[in-house]
Amino acid sequence: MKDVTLKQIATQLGVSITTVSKALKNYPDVSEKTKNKIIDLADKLNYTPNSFAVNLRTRQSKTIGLILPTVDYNFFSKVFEGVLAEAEKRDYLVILLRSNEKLDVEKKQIELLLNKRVDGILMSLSNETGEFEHIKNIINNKTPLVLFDKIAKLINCSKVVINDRKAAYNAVHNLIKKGHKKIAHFRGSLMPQNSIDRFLGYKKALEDNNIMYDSSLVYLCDNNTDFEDGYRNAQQAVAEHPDLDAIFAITDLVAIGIVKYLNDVNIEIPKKIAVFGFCNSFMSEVISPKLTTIDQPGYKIGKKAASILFDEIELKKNNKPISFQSIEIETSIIERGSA
Amino acid sequence: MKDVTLKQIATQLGVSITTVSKALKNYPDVSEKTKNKIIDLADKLNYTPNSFAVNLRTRQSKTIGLILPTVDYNFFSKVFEGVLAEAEKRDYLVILLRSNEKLDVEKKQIELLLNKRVDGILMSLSNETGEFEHIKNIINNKTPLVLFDKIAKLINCSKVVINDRKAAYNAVHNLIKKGHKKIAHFRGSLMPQNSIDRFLGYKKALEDNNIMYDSSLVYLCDNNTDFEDGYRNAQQAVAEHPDLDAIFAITDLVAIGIVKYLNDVNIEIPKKIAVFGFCNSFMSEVISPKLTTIDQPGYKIGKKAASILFDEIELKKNNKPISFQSIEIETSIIERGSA
DNA sequence: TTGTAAGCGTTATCAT
DNA sequence: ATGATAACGCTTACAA
Repeated sequence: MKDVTLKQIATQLGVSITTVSKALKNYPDVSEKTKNKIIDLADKLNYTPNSFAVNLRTRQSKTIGLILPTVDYNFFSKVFEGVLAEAEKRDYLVILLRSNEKLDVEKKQIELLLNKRVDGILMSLSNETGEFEHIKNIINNKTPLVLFDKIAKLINCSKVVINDRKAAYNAVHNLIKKGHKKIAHFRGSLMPQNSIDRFLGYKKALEDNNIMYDSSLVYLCDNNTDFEDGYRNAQQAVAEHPDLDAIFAITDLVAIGIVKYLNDVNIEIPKKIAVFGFCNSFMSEVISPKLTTIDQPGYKIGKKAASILFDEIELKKNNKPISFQSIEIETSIIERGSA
Repeated sequence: MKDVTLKQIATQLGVSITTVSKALKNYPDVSEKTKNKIIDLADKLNYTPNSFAVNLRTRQSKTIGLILPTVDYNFFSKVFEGVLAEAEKRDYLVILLRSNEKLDVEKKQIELLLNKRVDGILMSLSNETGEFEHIKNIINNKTPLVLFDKIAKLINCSKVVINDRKAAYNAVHNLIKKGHKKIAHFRGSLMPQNSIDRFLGYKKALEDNNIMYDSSLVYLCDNNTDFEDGYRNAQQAVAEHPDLDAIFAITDLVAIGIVKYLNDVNIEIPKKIAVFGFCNSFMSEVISPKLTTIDQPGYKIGKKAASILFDEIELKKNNKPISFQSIEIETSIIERGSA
């Protein structure tokens, strides 16, 4: 009653395994009659190809790996949904792993995925990732790789990102246009390119508007506890800069921590201090005041990254050359109550 | 430079494939000398077993499937983390799928997973799932299955749940103790057992405290848009029942929608209306007032479910009989500002 | 149109 | 201690 094989169908029907295989895969060189006979029996026996054997034979697993730094918050969930949407179209399965922002976890997971011989890997780097040997392993292994969101420019592969610098620039510019002058930036960890770029965008917007950059207005959020980082730093920033009138946060979660603190001590948002987030996560609609933020379209990013990956997998399969793409997904400002 | 096989190592060293295989797997019947020789070369060539071949031979994929109804919110992310924790211990990989609360998606995904020949399946039912043929397929297939959170009692397999009825009872009892008398329940979809159980817990708590059950105080949230469901129903409930003094919500997200609405129309929480959530998601700490809720330990649930699944996989492998377990994970009341 | 046979890379049984 | 050989279930070039 279990594990029907081509062989069983073949012997039961008195034909060869080859014929069964061909019939089931709709090869042209099988007569209608035998083909139907075979298909009928296969249906009846509930035949499904043994994917292990198919994998071995075709050297494909029809599976990709997705390594996310974290899976809790809105953005990466959306990315995952986007990836899934593309994967489903192609009957691909997705193995999901989370590095927890740790370099050594990331290394181990790449190894696991490579040993599993997934057809391709999609990943966003951990905050700790400052060396790239393990990533180059993927490339040496000839496994297609697409990096997204937290990438490293040094790695030679396709990438899907937003223009973090421009988005941050726009956010801060928007703040300045509204009359804010003393604008703090709660930045992310030092490694990831997007954290750096957002910082640079902040700085550039100040410069372009003749506001002197003041490094004491930059606070670091790198405990992977975004919400608390925001809360704690807001406390400190308010104490250190009584005339602070706006904060541009690296991410919504940090911004929400800020909002929480300001609410707790009854500092009016945005009247006294404006708060600008980054991500447009679900939660930004839920808090009071609602968060003004940058929309970072996770679903789109995941979808695009996956689509590129599948294209590369296809090219590789056909021994065609692959030329890497670097895609920039558009972001936009979502104006709500907090700024 | 790629895809080193046992054969290559064997010919290069002038030994048989068998010996290489044995040496690499630390069989006792290989001399130290040859063993070392083989291990050294394997290391040097960076040999990794071809998992496709291993799968085919051992009939194991070292992979499990996890089907979640949705992946956005806190609870299921936590479940996933718990599953991952157990999987890592055993060098298992996890294929993650989300049914999106749709029965037909769920069916298709089970098929995919079964065709992929995963070693086991972990799942939480979609809200639409009221028939179980597709689930029974898993069992007929002899693939170990553990259901968690949204389960169906009719399915004969191991289960990991919380006592939804008791938890809901405690929540409502807590509300009554605090003097609330007109308590609405914003319930979930009709299918899932946990939705039913929470409703029953609510009803029972009323009865035990001599409060007449009033079906007009029960509102349905089944649009899979929990937050908006909460908001909209709160609006309606307040309009229909001016003397409403508490709401027990099926889930935090619904509760947050309620809080949002009450804040918007300046109804004091919990003074005028108390709000009780369910889940203890991250967000319940973020809103104002903070949410009083039931802690539903997702990480623990995922971990336990996975651990049972791996045990069953092991038993099956050794042809030992499996006896199904039904585990109840403890919940607790988290008192915060909203009730 | 159908079938034979080789091969994918392992593991496991049985000889030597 | 080592190796020959079959088997896992499929795909595919080649023959008939």
